[in-house]
Amino acid sequence: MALEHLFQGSALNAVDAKGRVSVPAFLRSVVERRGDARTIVLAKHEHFACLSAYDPAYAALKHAKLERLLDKEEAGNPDAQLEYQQRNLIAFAASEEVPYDSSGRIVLPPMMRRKGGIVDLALYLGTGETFQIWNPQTLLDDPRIPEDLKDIARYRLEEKGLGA
Amino acid sequence: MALEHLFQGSALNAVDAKGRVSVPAFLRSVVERRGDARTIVLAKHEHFACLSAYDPAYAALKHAKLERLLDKEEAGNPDAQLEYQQRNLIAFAASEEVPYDSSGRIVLPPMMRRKGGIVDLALYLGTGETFQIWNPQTLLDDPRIPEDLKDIARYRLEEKGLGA
DNA sequence: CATTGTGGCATGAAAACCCATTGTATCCCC
DNA sequence: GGGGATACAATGGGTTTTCATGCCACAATG
Repeated sequence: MALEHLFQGSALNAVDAKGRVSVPAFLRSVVERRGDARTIVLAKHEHFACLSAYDPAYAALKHAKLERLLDKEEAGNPDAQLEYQQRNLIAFAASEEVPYDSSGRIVLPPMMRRKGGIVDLALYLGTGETFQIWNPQTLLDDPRIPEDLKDIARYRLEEKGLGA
Repeated sequence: MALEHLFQGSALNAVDAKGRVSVPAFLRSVVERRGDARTIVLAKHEHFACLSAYDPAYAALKHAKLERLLDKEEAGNPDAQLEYQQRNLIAFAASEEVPYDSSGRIVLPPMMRRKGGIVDLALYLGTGETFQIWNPQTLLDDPRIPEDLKDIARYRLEEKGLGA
């Protein structure tokens, strides 16, 4: 695995009336260093009520990873094949690749916008190999999220004069 | 693990009105020998009221470590996946990568400045794989800090004519 | 012809960059 | 060993560039 460039840091950006958002420059730079695409892949996060995002190069890696998992489990588990198909469907059918324009903006596809519960604010969180996009309020309401992280969300809101 | 070059030593530098601080040259040289980046990663320290800092290469190591932990625990523990997500968020979302300029200065991101309680003085302490950045007064006030270490802080303060 | 989605431009704020100055430690030569 | 010169480190200020975002114009669609 071992990707050289990792996504890290956080930012809060506005979603405009048309559903457009700027992807923070420090995340874009990682995307572009990992491959030469100016595109990101969006998917519903497996565990959280947010979106998972990454670059096309990582999508390929993820596919390889799933295949390896299949090989490993196939022997012992008769349902392995089915599980693999399901995971693969989730990973690829339920994801969308969106380009960002010259000023770094993407259009959030309506389906993704709904799946991620994203309304007018997009909280970006780097997680190493990928990054996440949250409705900040959803993050604050999730009991599984560590308090330290919620502090970051609160700080980013304050910073924009949206202290609640 | 075993990084060849270790962070060691201490220094006290001033934070200017723009929030800029020089990273001591002896720490920068370790960063540059570990990788070819001229950036450091800042995060709130897990246990102390200070900042933890390291180079991007160390961040990558940290990530690999978390992944291996996941692979090992995945079988037995159903919460392993969630814990992995949480740790990853803390490790990457709650950190910021900042470049230093040709004269070796970084700008402390406002959020980090607040989390580390850093006002106008930054006390650097090498701790081997990483180093720490303290508000010197905060260190002197922390009862968990050994007296020998506080002596170093006091010495650095005196040195700058800030004996208190 | 109205409406909706896209792409390009303009603006204000913030961050990165460059240059200059000071202080301090080091080296060399006398 | 002393004194001066030199190199490097730390800091201060000013200027340019980049970023996020609002706005408008055009194209595609129904």
